[in-house]
Amino acid sequence: MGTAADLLRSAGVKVTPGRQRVLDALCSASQALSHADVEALLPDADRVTLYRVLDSLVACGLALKAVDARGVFRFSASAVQRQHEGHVHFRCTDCGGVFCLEAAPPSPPQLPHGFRLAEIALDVRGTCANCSRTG
Amino acid sequence: MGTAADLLRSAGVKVTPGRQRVLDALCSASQALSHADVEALLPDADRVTLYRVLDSLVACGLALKAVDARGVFRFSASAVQRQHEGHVHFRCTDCGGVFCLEAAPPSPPQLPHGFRLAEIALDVRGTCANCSRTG
DNA sequence: TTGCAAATGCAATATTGTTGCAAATAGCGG
DNA sequence: CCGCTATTTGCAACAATATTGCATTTGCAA
Repeated sequence: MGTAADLLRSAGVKVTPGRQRVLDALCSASQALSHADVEALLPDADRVTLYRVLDSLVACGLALKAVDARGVFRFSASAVQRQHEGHVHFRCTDCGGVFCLEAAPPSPPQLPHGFRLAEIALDVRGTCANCSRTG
Repeated sequence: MGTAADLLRSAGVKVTPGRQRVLDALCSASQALSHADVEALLPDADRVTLYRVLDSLVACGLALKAVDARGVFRFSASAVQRQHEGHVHFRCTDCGGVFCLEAAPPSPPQLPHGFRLAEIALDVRGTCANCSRTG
């Protein structure tokens, strides 16, 4: 099943309480979390340990690391992020959240000779409803 | 004409030596410059003044502020940036090169209520002609 | 030329992220 | 179950990037 411990085991890293709690937080979050967000959710954890736990989750492929509009790193669970693969999505430049849009996937454009297409993504950026209101 | 002083005047801000030099640097740069980059180009300028000059150029619309992958702010002259506006880009996953495609820019999809659109980009990934041959 | 709002320079401070090192611990072999 | 070892954790110090406060200077318009 998909408990945090199982995910960690199958990713080949040691199962520690810190990693389980952080991964749980990322998985149940509705948007990418900054280090400060995680720290607020897990007040007992050490600052530096959190940075290292987050980086270790990225290193083993369980989390993704991105940068938000303020230049702050944000982390999201890869499993959650993968739900949006192939969708047309809206990326909030403020909070880093990703939202699926009800839109037809883009059709591949004409490529110059010799170019090989691997992936095509329509990337729509802006501020989501929540950030527009509070920003 | 398009001197830095003229651009500043028509943007409605005071023409100061610092702003002229920074705007010149941004206009002649081939990529977006970080604060540290600008500081290296203008070693006599005060660190804090540079931050404020850069922000003032953004505020009056002459420069754009973005964040790079390391979470560092980068600034570019708006005029330069506009050259690539609306292009469709092909990103080679092998060599990292970016190529402009001759394709119609995508049309914006319907957004949920409250969402604000800032930018829309069709991101096409694959291998370029050169890397396809040698790969 | 003069006055004033805006810009500058400097010092201090905030925020975010990293490094070094000793103590604790997960996972493994016995 | 027991101990060994590499990994992880906690703490302190540090580093990089960005912001704030305030006194002084300067652009520019009347």
